[in-house]
Amino acid sequence: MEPNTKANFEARAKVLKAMGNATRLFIVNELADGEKCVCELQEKIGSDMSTVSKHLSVLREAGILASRKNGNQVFYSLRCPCVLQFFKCIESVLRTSAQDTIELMG
Amino acid sequence: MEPNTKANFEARAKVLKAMGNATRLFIVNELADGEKCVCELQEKIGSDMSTVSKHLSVLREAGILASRKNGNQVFYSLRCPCVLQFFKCIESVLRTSAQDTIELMG
DNA sequence: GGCCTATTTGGCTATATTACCAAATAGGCA
DNA sequence: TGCCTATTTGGTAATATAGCCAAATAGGCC
Repeated sequence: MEPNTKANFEARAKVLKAMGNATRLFIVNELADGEKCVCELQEKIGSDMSTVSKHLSVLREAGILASRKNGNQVFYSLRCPCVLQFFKCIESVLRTSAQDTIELMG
Repeated sequence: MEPNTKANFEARAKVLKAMGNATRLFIVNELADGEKCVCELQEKIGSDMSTVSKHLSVLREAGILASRKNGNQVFYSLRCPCVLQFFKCIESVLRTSAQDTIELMG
């Protein structure tokens, strides 16, 4: 693979990699209907606040989230809501896998 | 996060995680116009054949690729071409990031 | 300033990932 | 059978990730 091509795919992969984690994908899904602050997300996720904060950093670094400070709270939101469309395709990948498994058994 | 919810997001994250690697994303892109055998992909990627084979396993395990044996060759193909639509959204994430960087400088 | 709350950062450990090499497996053919 | 090619599997080392705790930072308010 050419260095240039490799760099291009690495940049693109970074976005998918950021979403390729259960907690981070949950966060993306939570932000579907608007921004939320770290403490709201932390409460739903149930991990340490520092863990949630680090996940949010990964998503922001990947360009998926934007952050906005208000008082001593930080609100995160989706920067490109098109990422929500990924869910539909992922469902069909999972569904197809499940279907194949059933056919193997039958 | 409830155990059930967590398991659901883990299953979905697995698909994205599989694509969240430059080499594997390259493979997905290469298969956009039809199946290819391992050696064809290996030649374009340039890594060890065993490395390519393992990447293909990851993609197949995630449900993204199907494999078909023909003689002593194995052909891989996209099982749900909808994953190709991810690229467009990723472009817009990257474009938005780049735009923000420019605005910060200006 | 001092205190409280929200968030981030640093340090650490356990686990996972990626790459290569070497060896094993499987198919085709003499 | 033996050999060649294509692919997978096992082993190993370097690096990356995810979680927690403790400490640092930053804003609001007395």
